[in-house]
Amino acid sequence: MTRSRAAYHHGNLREVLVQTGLKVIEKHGVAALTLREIGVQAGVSRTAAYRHFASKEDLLCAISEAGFALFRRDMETSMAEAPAGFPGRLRAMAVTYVRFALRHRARFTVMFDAARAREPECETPGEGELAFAQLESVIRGGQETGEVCAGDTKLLAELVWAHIHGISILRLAVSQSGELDEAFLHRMSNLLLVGIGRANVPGPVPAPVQRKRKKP
Amino acid sequence: MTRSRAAYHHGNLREVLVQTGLKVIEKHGVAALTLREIGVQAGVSRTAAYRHFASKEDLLCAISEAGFALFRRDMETSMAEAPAGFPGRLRAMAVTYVRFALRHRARFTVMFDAARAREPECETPGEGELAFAQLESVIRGGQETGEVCAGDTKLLAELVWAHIHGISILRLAVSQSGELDEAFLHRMSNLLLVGIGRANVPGPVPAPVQRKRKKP
DNA sequence: GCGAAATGTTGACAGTGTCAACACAAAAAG
DNA sequence: CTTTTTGTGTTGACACTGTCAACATTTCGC
Repeated sequence: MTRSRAAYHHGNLREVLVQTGLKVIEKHGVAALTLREIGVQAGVSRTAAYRHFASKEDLLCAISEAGFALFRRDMETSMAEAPAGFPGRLRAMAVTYVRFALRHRARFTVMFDAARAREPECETPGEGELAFAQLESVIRGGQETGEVCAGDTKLLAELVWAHIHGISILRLAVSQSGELDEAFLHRMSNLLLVGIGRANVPGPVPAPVQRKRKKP
Repeated sequence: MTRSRAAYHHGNLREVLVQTGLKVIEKHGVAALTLREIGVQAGVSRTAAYRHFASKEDLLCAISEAGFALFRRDMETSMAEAPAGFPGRLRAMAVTYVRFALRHRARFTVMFDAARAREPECETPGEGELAFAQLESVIRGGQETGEVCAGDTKLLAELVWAHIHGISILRLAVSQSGELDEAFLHRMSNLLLVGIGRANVPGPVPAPVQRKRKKP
């Protein structure tokens, strides 16, 4: 059967369900996302989703994936519009990341919550991995021009990702509807740029942090 | 009436419920936390919790708070055992943070999930804020010895916190039961130490990241 | 056209959070 | 010491949820 362009009973319901779910989440939060409500909003009955998804969990994963796709698109346009050099690219990426989190709060949360729950399956790269690859390539670019310290690119990218992600979460928890103030972003970018700069040579691993005093 | 030491009908049930909840979460995950189950585990009936908590949400907040208390204790002992200087203190803090997240996965997750949901009330500092204050004081110490760039201490602490938190989350998502490998921790600490070091002077805020190319 | 598969609907069930009504113990009031 | 009031735990009930089996309808392969 052809899946392309509105056909069959309802049309391509799967996509509609995902989009409807996203809308519900953004409007009333994840807690309000119920299969019944999705059905009503999509003009379809409660259990219709079970012909396209194995469970509610599965639907949430799909919603998460759709979120990541949007996220990656944002990332890509931001990359295209960013100033040429490495610092500009990294900065643009970071800003886009945090801004996305603040603009699409519920969506952002669901994205990572669902991604966390989905370990066993998921052989395909997935939109999330693709976005990460983008960051990795930026870092690699910096390494090639000598603006980033040499070493395991993936590890460095992980660190940078973690930093930006942590910032986003914190920002989400703190500022309610806040736009981003430039001073904050500047500081964040600087920490990154300096932190992974040439100066940060691996060097010998220092003595592991252990208890230096005796237990009483 | 006296609340101290096992008295009354059951003893001090409130504490028991929180601890039971923690156990259930650690054993079977957050999804398995049901008021009924807590009741059974605590030898009490399903709705007993409603004499001590307004709702399940409220109980979760209490569990989160208890988690933060444990977290802060870990932090404090780690501080006490850390080498004296600023780098050693910061490193110890970061390691303790990430290690806590990996050792108490479910607990850690619940801690921050519940903290996020609890905005309106919560006038008291809360264990989480206390832990943050500890980090802040470490940073301030670094600033006083000149090992950390001058500037808004709270902002810097936020950045550092976000970094460590992001790392923890990522580590949680990636490694299943993994212990921490020293190379990774070393890199993480270095990024922090160098990133917030003297070199990172605030300087003039650069032109905000904007679209540099025209739209086609 | 026809059987088979895909897709959507209804009824039902176990499990959940929550509340009102009740039962009892402990403290307070007399 | 008795009575009253408050704190604490239990039971019954309700609306709501995710999920499945059984049924209805549409589309596809032949």
